[in-house]
Amino acid sequence: MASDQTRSAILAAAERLYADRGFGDVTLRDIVAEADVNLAAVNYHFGSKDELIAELFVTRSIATNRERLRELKAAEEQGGGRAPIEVILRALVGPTLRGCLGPENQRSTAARFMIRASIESVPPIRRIKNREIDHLRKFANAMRRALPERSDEEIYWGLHFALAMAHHTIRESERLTKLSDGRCDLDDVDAIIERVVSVAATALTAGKATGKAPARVAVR
Amino acid sequence: MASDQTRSAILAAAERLYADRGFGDVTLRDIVAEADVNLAAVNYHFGSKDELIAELFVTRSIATNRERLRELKAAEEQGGGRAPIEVILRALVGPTLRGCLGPENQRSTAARFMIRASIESVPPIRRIKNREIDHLRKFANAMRRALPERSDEEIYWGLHFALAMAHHTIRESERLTKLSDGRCDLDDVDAIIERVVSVAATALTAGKATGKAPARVAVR
DNA sequence: GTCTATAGAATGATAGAC
DNA sequence: GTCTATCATTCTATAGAC
Repeated sequence: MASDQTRSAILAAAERLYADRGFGDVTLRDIVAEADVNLAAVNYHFGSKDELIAELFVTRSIATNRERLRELKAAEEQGGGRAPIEVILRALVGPTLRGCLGPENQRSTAARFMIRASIESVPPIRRIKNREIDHLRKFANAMRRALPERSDEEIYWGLHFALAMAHHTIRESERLTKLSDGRCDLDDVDAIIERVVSVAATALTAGKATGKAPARVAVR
Repeated sequence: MASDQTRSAILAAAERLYADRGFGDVTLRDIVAEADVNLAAVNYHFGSKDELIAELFVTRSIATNRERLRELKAAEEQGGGRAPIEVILRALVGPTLRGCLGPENQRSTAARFMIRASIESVPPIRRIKNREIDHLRKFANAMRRALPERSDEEIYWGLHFALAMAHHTIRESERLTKLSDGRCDLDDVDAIIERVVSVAATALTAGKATGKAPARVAVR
């Protein structure tokens, strides 16, 4: 059907333009010109500009989340229902970081689109991210099984900080390169993943397992 | 002068509306209606919608950065040109977190505006953040003085991760509250600051001071 | 210098013909 | 399923009043 062709052409053109120029600077007219379809076709196939953006984002998100859960499940099965905390954290941040950073990926349209989505965070994308909580809860549960002596509060802060480092590295990779004058290698994705995993794991396991916040430093 | 009155009314109305409803949903017409001024007054005083947003953001940013530097300078003077790493990190993330989180601050217009700016990151705000590098470099230098045995690469990653945890906590405070079912207390700002400082300091000081990345965990 | 009234260009959305 | 024509709304720009 010509329908599918038009639909796909719109999706491909939109992803490319959004990746290159961001959501704010790309109009529906830019997209239909790039895809060589009629203006009204966008609203016919997607309903609105926001729903087009949402469709692009969910497609990529689902792929990442599927890979995350695949790695988590494999690790827990191998460990008889309990995986080391580092492996769980690696399953959490690895797929996201591999999907956005790296010398080849950086140039792929999909990767640049996801970086853009991470930076600009327009309403349709925020709405989808807000539905991610159930997905994250599975990782919190796995982390609880890995560190049964840790309080829930500590588990959630560890999960939160792991995501913080991963997403902020994606969002601010350019700034970090500039700030460090190239000393921080943003192309070595595996090293970045291990760095994030290592810091998050240390935060979760260091100190006494009292379930309380880390002791405050006396200096002031 | 009536000038200042109009200008101030626009700024106040804009900050309030942006804080409440975000940048995407508030039009210049909404702002001038709220401020009870003419539409063209916005362009007269600020040039464009983007410059109005930029002015609101720089005002708040300058205040935060000034406080950051004040704390950093005080700490280094007290330590004879060298401050403990925890105090430097506290000067880096403390003012930002105190300005956005906390039970009273959360309801202040300025705080809600800065949270909004952190979440939505529209072009005029991104442009200003990109000029922050020189400011951050001062903290990198102080960190180098505190940890002379650490490589530059480690210093920059530590700085980067500290900012990651602080900003992500501001951006995703609502999600963390939901995810943790209220177990993570987002109102206790001091505890959050110490938590971020503690994790970042541990990441910077743990392990051998070889200047290399932390050893990779063997499990896979 | 400060502000008002108004026009212009561009955008997302839609109704209705084919 | 596709397209033309058109709508309402948006930001921006300017001419001229005070």
